[in-house]
Amino acid sequence: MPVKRAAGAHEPKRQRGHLRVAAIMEAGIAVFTEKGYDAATMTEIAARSETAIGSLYRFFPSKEALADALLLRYAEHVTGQLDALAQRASSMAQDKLADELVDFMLSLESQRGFTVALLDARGGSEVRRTRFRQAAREGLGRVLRAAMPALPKAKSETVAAVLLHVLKGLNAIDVDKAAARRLLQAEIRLLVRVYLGSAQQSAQASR
Amino acid sequence: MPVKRAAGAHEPKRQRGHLRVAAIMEAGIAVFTEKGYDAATMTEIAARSETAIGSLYRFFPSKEALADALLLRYAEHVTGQLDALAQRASSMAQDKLADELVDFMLSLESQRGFTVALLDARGGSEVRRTRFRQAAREGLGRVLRAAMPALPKAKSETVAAVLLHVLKGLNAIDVDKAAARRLLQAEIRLLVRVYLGSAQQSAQASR
Amino acid sequence: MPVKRAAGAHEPKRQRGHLRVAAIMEAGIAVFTEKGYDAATMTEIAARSETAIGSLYRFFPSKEALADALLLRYAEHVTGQLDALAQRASSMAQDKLADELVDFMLSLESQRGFTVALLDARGGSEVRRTRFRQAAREGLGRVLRAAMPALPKAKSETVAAVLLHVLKGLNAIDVDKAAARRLLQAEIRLLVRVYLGSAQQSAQASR
Amino acid sequence: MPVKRAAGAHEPKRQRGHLRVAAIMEAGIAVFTEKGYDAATMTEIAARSETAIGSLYRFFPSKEALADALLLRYAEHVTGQLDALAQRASSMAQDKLADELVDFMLSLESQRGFTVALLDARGGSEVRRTRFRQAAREGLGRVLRAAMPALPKAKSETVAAVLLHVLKGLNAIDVDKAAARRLLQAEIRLLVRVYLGSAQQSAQASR
DNA sequence: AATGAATGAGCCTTCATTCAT
DNA sequence: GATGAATGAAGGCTCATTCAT
Repeated sequence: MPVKRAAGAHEPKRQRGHLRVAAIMEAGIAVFTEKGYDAATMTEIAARSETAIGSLYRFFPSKEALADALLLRYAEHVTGQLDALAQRASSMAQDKLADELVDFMLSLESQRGFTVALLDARGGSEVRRTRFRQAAREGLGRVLRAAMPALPKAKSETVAAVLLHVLKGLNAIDVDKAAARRLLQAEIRLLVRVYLGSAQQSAQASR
Repeated sequence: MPVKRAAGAHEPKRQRGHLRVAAIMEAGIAVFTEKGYDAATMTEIAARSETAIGSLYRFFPSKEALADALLLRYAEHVTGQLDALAQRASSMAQDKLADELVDFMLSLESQRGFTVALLDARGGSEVRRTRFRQAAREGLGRVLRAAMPALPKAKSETVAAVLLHVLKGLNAIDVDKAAARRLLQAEIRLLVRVYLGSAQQSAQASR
Repeated sequence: MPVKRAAGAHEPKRQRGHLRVAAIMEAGIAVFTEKGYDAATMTEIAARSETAIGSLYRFFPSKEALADALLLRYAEHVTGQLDALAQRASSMAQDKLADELVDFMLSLESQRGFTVALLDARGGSEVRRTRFRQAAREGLGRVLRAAMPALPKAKSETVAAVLLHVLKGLNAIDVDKAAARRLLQAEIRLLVRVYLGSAQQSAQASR
Repeated sequence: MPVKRAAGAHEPKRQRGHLRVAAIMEAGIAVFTEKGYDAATMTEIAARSETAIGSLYRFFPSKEALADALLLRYAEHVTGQLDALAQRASSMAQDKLADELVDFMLSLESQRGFTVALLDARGGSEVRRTRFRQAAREGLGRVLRAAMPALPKAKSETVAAVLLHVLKGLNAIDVDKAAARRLLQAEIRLLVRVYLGSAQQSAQASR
């Protein structure tokens, strides 16, 4: 296709740009996770992604902009996953849903520390964090309402916020030994089931 | 009274010193909470406590020493409160215990963000954070074992870690409106009750 | 010429970098000499070389690194000169050798005070100073052994250390008037001749 | 004696003052020697002499004043010793004189580093150092003229300056092993003899 | 558009000196 | 006079960001 060809003249550049951006974001996640937002340096992120510091700043005009972009992409990933889960949730046994939520959270384990680095840490825009949490809570709220149609919207938002916090414990709670970590995760899995059960009950009762 | 006089001769100094230290610690909590450990500056802490930077360093020889002192004091407070609670816990209805735990955590509200700033954040000694968490978990574990003698020690440790995380949600979860905050806290109160009930059951079952 | 052009593309940078480094080193020598290692400030060295403080640190990552580099360069210069002298020393009358040593030392006059600032002073790495002295002594030892093959190695090392000290007097001894300085230098020249003669004699005697 | 008694009312204070000053000076020598002028801190000197910092400043109004006082006392000691030597020098064999000079210098060994710390180091008043050197040179000059009446005054000053420098090598030259140090000192002893001999000759020749 | 050298504000910390008690 | 807490200027060093090439 001529169109393709014609575009091709610039496509490689864009392609390269995309690769560059991807490399930067990957490096950004790694460095922010390892060092935390403040201790991370733009120089190191540039070096790890084999990008000139000037180029890094062309794509992300500030450290904060990079963090924002990272968080946005993460939010989109989380939202997407939760929405997919929401579609299946209506026809799902409650304990199954609990397990899926736990497993989904565990699948984000690689992001462990990243969340803390960019969300819980002070410094940097309050906006950034608020927006992210909002997205996650809303996504989780949609899952809950799909699974429990009886749940009023207001209640679902509160439950989502609490549930999200509980789930974050899966990756955020520090334990020294691997065995302890497994116990902990099992315990949280249990708690999520119990909590969902309790929420369901109260939803039906308030009907 | 000569005694009073004699004491008075040096009391002012000590008095002033104590006030100074108190002012610094208060300012430290405020600034660490607002900015996080890394972004907090000793200069600002000095300014807020109306202390010359040199004086600040006389009392706390490094930024880390200040954070440590803050955390230590906080840990002692928490441990003390939990131990007091443990003594009353054995003769307490379970829902009452849940409420007391929630109320205790809410009483720490003034420390909101502080925990995150100094504990969850990167930066500063890993040791500091680990030690604090250990203390809090152990204190909570003692409360649990007092309330549920049937709970095996290992299980109590896991439950304590999870329960602590849940309770932290009371202060840590960000909500925009006061009404939402009240709902949230009520929800967590409920969850704590449910969780304690579930733990109790499993403890008796495993007997 | 394309070659020239191609080279020109990067040459300016390198060129500038070299000039920058040279300016910094010159300023470093000046400031260290005037103030001594401890009292010298990186800020002043930066200012004198018209370098931004950040740039100074790009080239020399610490005050000590700068001092080390300065000393290393000086050591190489001294060693090189002494080795050149060693080659000519075997076919040289003894008084001629004495004169050459004295003249060589006087040629370092511009370094007056520098030696003291970085070598004799406290502060900064012990290693740095030790290494430099070792190099100078060994270089002078090689000159001596070339000139007096009968001199045992051990003896030559001792003589080198003493001779070096004597020669340092040429630049290190403070005198108020220019005339006094000339007298002093003539006196040391005499002493060096006498000392070399004495060393020669003892070398031949111990044969 | 009533006079003594009357004075006694204040004497203890003065006595205490003297002790205090002596303790401070001792501590000052120790700390300057160990750390060098710049790195030495008034606080440490106060602590080592068990003096309140405020009291230290009452006796010595600045760090430099303390260094000056130390140097002055040292200069007086050196001058006194040299003058005593001068009195015996006229009836002394030349080699004996050389030995006495060397031994005297070695007796100052405990001051090793002190000299460097306060004299050779840059920083602090140029005046201080100049004055000290002048005193030492003049003292040594008197010894020389006593021993060699034929030596013209101008010549004696030059020789004194050079000889002083040579003698300083006894304590100032850094060597790694004790054996090397002994060899070095023997070598310098030899050199001093040779030099004195040479000076004597030239003095008699120029008669 | 890419590059990376250059910039300089700002951080943590030290220490000579002062002065209220 | 004695004391030592208080002061704040200044030092070494880092790093986000810019801009000439």
